Amino acid sequence: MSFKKVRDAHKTENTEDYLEIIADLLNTKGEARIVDIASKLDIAQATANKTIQRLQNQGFVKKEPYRSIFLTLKGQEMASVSKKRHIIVLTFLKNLGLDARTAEADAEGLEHHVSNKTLKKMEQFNKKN
Amino acid sequence: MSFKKVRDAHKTENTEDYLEIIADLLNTKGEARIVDIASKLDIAQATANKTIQRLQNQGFVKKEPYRSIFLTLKGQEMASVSKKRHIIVLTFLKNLGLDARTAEADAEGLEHHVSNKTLKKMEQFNKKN
DNA sequence: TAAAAAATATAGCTATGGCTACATTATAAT
DNA sequence: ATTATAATGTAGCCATAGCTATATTTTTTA
Repeated sequence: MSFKKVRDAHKTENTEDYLEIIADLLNTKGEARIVDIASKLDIAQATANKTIQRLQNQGFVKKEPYRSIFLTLKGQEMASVSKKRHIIVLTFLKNLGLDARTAEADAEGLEHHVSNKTLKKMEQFNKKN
Repeated sequence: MSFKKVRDAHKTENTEDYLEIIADLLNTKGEARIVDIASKLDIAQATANKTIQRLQNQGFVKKEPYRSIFLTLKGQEMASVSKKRHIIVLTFLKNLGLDARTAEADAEGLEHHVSNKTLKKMEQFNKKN
């Protein structure tokens, strides 16, 4: 059975969401702050803060106290992979016939659980449509 | 954003896995025991035991100490919905062109994050293929 | 039927990710 | 420049899901 893989995916899932959001904020706003992350994830700032500390300990992110957040190389790589996956899944769902809202919402949950093989099939499907 | 929905899905995800497995064991073996659940999920028996206690407190399951596990009505309903979803997603992945192993593995992770709208699109796709 | 093995239960530990309440620092406004 | 506000940080709580080690009960086997 493959439950173990699903559990492993869960461990990185939250990390991936944070890194994607941070990369996004850096691109659009020029800086990534705890407030914005908390707001995007719809969680308390204290929770975001705690997780950012974990991400820093794990080497995905760096920051000075009371300052904004940056991605390390490791963090950038993970964010980039996540983003690519996200776009493929999102496009796939739209091509399946789903409205943009639903496609976005479902992509958020699905992207962390799609194997590379399935991702390739989705890409093929996207090209045909 | 829809991260909140994804988090909600996570809360029920483990429950759904347990209920599906228990329903399966009841169908095939006639009874569901901690050992078998732990083995299917590839976790320690103590962990399975603890979760079964939670499921009992939440009214999904009932059991006597040192005896096997049964589903309550509530548990049966949830298991049945989960199973249907699982089959739709699994069939969909196979129809997408994936081998049985990958389809099974990915279905395990994806099934908990597919909205009803997406599920319907998958069903439509399945009918056409 | 008594002893060995298997299954279940409990205790106590870890990490994660939520929360609120409160403290501290930075920034904005008067 | 002081004060008010906003952002960040810390403390301490809860629930979940893992684990190992150990106890207890049931089942099997000799």
